[in-house]
Amino acid sequence: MFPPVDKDRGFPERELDVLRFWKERNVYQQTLDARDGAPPFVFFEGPPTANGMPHPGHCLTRSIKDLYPRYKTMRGYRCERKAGWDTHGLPVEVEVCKELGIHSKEEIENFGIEPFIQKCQASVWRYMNEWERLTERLGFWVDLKHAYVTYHQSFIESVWWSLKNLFDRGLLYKGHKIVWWWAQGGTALSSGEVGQGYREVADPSVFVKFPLLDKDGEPTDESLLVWTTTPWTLPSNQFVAVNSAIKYVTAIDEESGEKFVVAAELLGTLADKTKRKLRADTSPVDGAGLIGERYIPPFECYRDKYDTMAQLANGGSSYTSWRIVAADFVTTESGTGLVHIAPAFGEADFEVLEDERSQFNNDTEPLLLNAVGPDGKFTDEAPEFVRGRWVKDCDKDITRDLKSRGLLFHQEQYLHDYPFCWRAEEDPLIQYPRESWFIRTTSVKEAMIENNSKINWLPDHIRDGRFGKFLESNVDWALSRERFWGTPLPIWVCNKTGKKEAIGSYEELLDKPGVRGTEVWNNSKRANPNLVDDLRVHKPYIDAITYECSSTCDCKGTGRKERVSEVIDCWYDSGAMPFAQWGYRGEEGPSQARDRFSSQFPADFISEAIDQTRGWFYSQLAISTLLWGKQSSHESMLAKVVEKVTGKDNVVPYRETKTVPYPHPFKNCIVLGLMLGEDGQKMSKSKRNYREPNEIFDKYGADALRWYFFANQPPWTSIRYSEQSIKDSVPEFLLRLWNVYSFFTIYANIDGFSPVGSGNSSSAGTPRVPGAAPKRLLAQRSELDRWILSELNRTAAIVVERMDAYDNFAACGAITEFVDALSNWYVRRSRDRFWAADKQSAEKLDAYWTLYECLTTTAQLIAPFTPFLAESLWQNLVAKPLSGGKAGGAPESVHLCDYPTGDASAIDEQLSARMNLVRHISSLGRQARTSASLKVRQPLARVEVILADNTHQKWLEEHAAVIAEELNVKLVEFSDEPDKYVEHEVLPNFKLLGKKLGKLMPKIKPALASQSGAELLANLRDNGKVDLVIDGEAVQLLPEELEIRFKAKPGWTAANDKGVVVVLATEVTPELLAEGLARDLVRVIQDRRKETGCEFTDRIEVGVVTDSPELRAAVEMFSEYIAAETLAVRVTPAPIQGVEPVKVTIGDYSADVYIRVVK
RNA sequence: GGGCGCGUAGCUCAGUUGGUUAGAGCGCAGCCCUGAUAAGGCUGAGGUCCCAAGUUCGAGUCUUGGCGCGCCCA
Repeated sequence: MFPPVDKDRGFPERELDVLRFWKERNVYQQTLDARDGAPPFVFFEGPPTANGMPHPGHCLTRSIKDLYPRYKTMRGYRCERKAGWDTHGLPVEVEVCKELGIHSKEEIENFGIEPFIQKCQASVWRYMNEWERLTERLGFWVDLKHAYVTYHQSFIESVWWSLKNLFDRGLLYKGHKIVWWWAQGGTALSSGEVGQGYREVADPSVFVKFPLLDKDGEPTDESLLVWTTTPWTLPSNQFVAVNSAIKYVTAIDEESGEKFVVAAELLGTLADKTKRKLRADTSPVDGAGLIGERYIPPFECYRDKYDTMAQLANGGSSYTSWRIVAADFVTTESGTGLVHIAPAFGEADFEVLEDERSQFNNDTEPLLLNAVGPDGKFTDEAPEFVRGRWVKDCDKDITRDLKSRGLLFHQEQYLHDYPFCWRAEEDPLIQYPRESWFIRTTSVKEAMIENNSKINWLPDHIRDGRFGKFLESNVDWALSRERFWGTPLPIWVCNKTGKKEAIGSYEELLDKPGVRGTEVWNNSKRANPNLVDDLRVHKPYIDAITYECSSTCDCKGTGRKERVSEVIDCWYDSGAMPFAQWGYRGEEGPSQARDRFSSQFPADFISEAIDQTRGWFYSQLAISTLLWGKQSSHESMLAKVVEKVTGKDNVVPYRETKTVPYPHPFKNCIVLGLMLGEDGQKMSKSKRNYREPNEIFDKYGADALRWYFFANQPPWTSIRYSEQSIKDSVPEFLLRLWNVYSFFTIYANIDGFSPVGSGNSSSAGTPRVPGAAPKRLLAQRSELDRWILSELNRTAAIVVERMDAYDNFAACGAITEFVDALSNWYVRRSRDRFWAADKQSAEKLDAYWTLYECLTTTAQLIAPFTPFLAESLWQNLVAKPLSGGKAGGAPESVHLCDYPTGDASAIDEQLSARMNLVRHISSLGRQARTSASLKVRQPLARVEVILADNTHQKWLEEHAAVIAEELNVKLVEFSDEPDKYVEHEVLPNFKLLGKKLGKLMPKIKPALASQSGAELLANLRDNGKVDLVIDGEAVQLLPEELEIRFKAKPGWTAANDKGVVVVLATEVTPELLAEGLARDLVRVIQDRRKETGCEFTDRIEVGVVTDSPELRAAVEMFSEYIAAETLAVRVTPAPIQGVEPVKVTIGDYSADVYIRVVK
């Protein structure tokens, strides 16, 4: 017996049963154990942050992350799934600050770093319960018990190991970064914060004269005309930039006689704007010709100190500052075509300086000129009249000073967007250089690009599109953060000489000579034994630890090493997870970590949404390429230097890691589209434009949500959250399949069908359920059975092919199509067999076996997609009836099965095509009935079927009974007189003829249409070609170059499509009418049976009382038929005593119907 | 302002190397079927394939330029 179908329970309730079952039987672990020793399929979990509530977007990523590992496990791989949590970073600090009611860094310091980071650590787990519950409820199988956590000591030490590796190879360095700086608050703002604060403001806009110098350094009578909207940056001017490709002229002011260099194109605009008479005094020259010219900066403050020559790397020498340099970003859209460069106050400006520096020898390169302090006030290096004042307040005085010295050419107001601090609206931000630690990613740029090119991105435009473009514009990774809650940067600096050293583990640190400061942690721990041990490698405890320098330090061992204050970008944490999740610290490190890492690297599969392009996707690729990619250009350079100095060949700098063939650290990556709210906007809590995941689970279930994600669109399209669509996936797919299962169970139990039996040995088409034994082999079964099993295996083959290509959307499409065929054709066409009286007839058993095989295999097919439904089916169809896992040898869970891959020998493409044709003809017949308003219950005499292609005609003729039954007609004829019903249309095959005929193409179709289809056909039949003359040119058309279509002639009740016409005989004779009435009556009686609560097997007696002679005649004529259909022992034309009749309308007639159960 | 992606039916989306009748599901309207039944089936209406120009015998598809939306970055 199969367990009866529980009609009262919904999908969500059954899912909870399944969850309990998985937990009790430890099924996830079993699936792993079952693949012990199997080839690995490596999955990396991109760590979410658990300090916010999970929303439907997270359900999407977690669903797709579950799908492929489940699939690959069933395909025979061992797929470990280690969960992970991202726990560091500013968002955590901000949450804690909110809680404490504080904002600035200073306030945090006043509160105390120690209690602050303790609060951060606790805050990280605030929503952990919700996350774990969601993960479980969604059916995401992942090892939460052994999750990696980025603040754990082993993780941090692993990160340290990697940073030490980079540092020792010269790939981690300290430099400057231009940031948006909130001077009053003393902190840098993230790009997100800056973006929030843009406002339109009017700033002064000044055109300033920079007098040119001649070759001897003497002033000339020409000036560079330079434009800026930030006069306060002028004292820190260092260069003037031109675009080498733009034309410049020397212009002369006809009134004053002054000469200016400006972009030729802007001369007119400038003259209009300033109402001066300017004319070109020279013919235009390329900007390239100006490069290297020197000028007098607008302020003298640095001039006496830095107006010096220095050695160039290539041998010559050059002035360090106040020269014209080339920059591509210079345009003629505004200004003068000459741009004032103050590298301290603009990212582009700073890059100019970096470029310049690279041309000088290291020790003589230009310094950064910066007359402004971090407080936003001018320093003592600035001109006296602005010293100590807030820079923005000085714009006017600076302009006035320039004017008084005759250097101001023009002045105006300029309206533009400028960022202000989002926490202090009146404070404008300034761009400002901060010291920062960088990873020299630019030195592995080519390697990253090569590595990227080997990754299988889905969709593939990510590779050369968003991600590829991003790599092309790579800049060094600004790693450090002047914050508190993060992985401390493991660099210790000599307090005497500034000599730096990287530390690769806590142990290494404690092993240093003369270590001090460990008591800070120890005391805290003693005072509070509950303190989480991992915190000892965090601020402030780690900062307290110092040690003695060794004799190899520049201080000769007289100084002490102290840690730098910064923590690192938490993106580095996430990008380090491929090795840090195991605590890997190199080949010399812990051996267990080494083994885990080597077997789980690189990943076969990862997936996140597209917003991770510059996040996790990049951080992983960059770190992996740095550690295991080809040698960086910087290292090669160092190697050459060392070689030069030492004279040794093949010198390679320190490098602890081996190279690993690309791609790594991941091979396949599904980039999910962003999930939008119900209104198409970004999902946000405040807008309430989505439902809580739990509501969805309770209402529709996790399978409904998962199927909606997998089957509704390719995963990379951005997906508009739609509760309706989730709801729809229930009847569209889940319920339809469930109904088939329910049908099977009801009748299998009535007939006592059991999959356990003394049946045949396994063979093609027999079930993949160990312990089940079918009666007959595939070849012995009916065509319908062979057809659906062919479809089943074909579907499995398609699904496997698509899933191996990470195309779940197409895979789901194939499954949906199969379930439709199973439900709407196989089951419907097999009903008679299921209802046959002889319980043991071979045909009946075949039907059960076939449907059983379809259902159990479908359960396996859908297992990775909708794991709950699959499990319910499996439990009820296999595990329970076969007492799974014990007697029968059938796996106790569907997830322990091997995935069906489709048995090629069971696939019959021809049968599939033929059955499709039958379905198509039936559909057309129904269409014809509809257009003639002849309902299917009314039998008709015959249909005529006309086929354009008679390949399958003979087969169809043998199967005419099926069509006759579907269409309720007495006779199906395949007409040999098509001309009677259809007219032909001969069309050109554009694809073939287009190449052959070219320009004549448009005339072919009308030429063919001008002749009768029948003639053309005859022509084609007799001569094997059609001859046409187009524009006097003879054209021969071969049969394959023509397409023959036909349609029903008017006057027939017919439907046509795709080379098939079905013509209906519409005449209704009295006999046919009577039969129709009988069928109507059957339906009425069946309804009545159901209403009165008859069991499927109850026998009844029926009375039909009517005034209509037609109806009486019909009852009389078809009483046997009616009795058989309705399980009636007799059908009489008289009332039945003691039974309330029901008044019914049958056709055009009314009647009283009595039914009574016969005991 | 730049990069990337998207724009097809009321909604959500498919649409092969360019080929002349642009599809599906939902929704809507009508009908049918009914012992799987709080299911199922059929039919219909509904399209300027965002706009414009170009390439081509032929463009939803390719090119260019707009417009709109989204994401990422300035």
